[in-house]
Amino acid sequence: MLNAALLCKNGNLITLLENCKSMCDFKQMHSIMITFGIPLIQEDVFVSKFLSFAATSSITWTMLIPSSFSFLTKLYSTGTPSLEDAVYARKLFDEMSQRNLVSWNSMLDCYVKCREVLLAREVFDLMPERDVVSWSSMIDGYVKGGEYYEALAIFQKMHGSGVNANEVSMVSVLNACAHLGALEQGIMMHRYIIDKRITLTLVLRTSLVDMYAKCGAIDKALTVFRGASVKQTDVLIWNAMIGGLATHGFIHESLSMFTEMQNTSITPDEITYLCILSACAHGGLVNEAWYFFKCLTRNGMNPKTKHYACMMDALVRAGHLTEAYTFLTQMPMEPTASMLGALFNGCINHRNLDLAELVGKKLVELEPDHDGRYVGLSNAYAVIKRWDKARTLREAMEKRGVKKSPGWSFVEILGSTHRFIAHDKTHPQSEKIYDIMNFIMKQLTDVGFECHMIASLIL
DNA sequence: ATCTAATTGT
Repeated sequence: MLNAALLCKNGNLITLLENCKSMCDFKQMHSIMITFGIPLIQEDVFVSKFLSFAATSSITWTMLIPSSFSFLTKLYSTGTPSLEDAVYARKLFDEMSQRNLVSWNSMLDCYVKCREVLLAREVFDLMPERDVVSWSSMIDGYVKGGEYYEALAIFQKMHGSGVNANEVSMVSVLNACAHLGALEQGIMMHRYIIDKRITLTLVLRTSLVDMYAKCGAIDKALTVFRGASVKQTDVLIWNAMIGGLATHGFIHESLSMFTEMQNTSITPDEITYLCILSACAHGGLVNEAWYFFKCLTRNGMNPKTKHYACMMDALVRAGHLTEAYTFLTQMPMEPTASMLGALFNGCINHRNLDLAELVGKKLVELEPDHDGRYVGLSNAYAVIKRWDKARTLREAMEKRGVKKSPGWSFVEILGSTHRFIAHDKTHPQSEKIYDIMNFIMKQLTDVGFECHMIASLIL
C-alpha cells in the first residue's frame, strides 16, 4: 500500500480505488489521500468507488450500511471539517433506511468534529437510544465548544440515566474540570474512576495529570504521574507534567523532569521544548532558553511561532530588550500582535521608552482598530511626558473611528511591584476609576506589595 | 465488522 501511495501521487487514483477490496483498504486510501493533500470532499471518485464497493460487498446489507455510513462520516469530518461536510453526511444519514445506534453515534460525532454543538445536541436529543459512546461524544462536544458547565451537566445526566462512564467519557469530563480550574469536581471525578474501577489508561492518566496541574494541585499531578512506570508513559504525559510544573513556577522541577525524561527512551517533541522554554522564560533563565531553543533545530525540529514567542518572552523578562527586538525582526515569520504586545509591556516595565515607542507604533499599525494598542502607546508617551504625541495619537484614533472601551487601566505584576498605568480622565467614570485604583493599591500595600501609579493621562 | 478520548505562549 505504501507503493500505492506513490502511484497515487502521480494521479493513478482511480485504479487504486478500484483495487480496494475491503474496508481496511479504503481506510488506508483515505489516510494516503490525507497525507498527500488530495482534497477528499471534492473527490467524488472516492465516494463513488467506495459506494460501489459497498453495494457489491458480501457483508450483510444491514451491517454494511451503518459501517459504511460511519466510515463516510469519518471521511467528511477528518482534517479540517466544515459545516459543508456535516451537511453532506447528514444527507446520507437522512437517506439511510437502516439506522442503528452506531450510525446515530457517527452522525453525532460528525457534528461534534465539525464544531456544530447545537446540531450535535439536536441529534443527541432525537436518538432513540444512547450508549456510553453517545454520551461521551456529547460531553466532548460541549468541551470542544468551551461549554464546560454544560459538559459537567451532561455527565451528571448520563450518570443519572444509568449509563456507566468509561475512560473516554472521563477524559472529556476531566478536560472540562481542567478548563474550569474546578479542583473539587476533578477530585470527585478521580474518586469516581477509582470507585467504578475505570481502567486508568495512559490517555486517562494524562488527563488526570493535566487536570490536577491546571487546577494548581501540582503535588497530586505528580502523584498520578508517578503512579505509572516509565514504560507505561509516552511523550504526552511527560509534556503534561513538565508543562504543568513550568506554568506553576516550579522551574527547577520542570527542568529536572526534562532531564529525567531524556534518560528514558522517549524523545522530546516540539511541545516538550515549548514547555521548557516556557519554564526558562518564567524563571528568567535566558541562557538556558537560548540553549534549548537551539536544541530544537539541532534535533531536527522546526521552531514554530510559539517557540519564538516563548524565546522572546524569556529575553523580555530578563530585560534583554534590544536583543528581543532584534530576535523579533529576524524571525522567519511575521511577529504576532501578542508578541509585540509582550515586548511592549517589557519595554514599559524596564523603562526602555524609546523602544516602547517604536514597538508601540508597530502595534498600532498592526492592529489599527484595537483601542488597547493606542492606550498602550499613549501610556508610553505619558511616562515621558510627551503630551503632544499623545494628542496626535488620540486624533489618529478618532479619525479612524476607534471606540475606546472603558478607560480602566491594567495592573501589571512584576516581581513584588504592582504598577498602575494609565488613567483616563475623559472617561465618564473617571473619578470612580481613580478611586478604585487607589483602593486596590491600598489593599496591595497593606499585604506588603509595593505599588505605585506610573501615569495618569488624558487620552 | 462499525462509533467516542490526552499535552501547547494565549
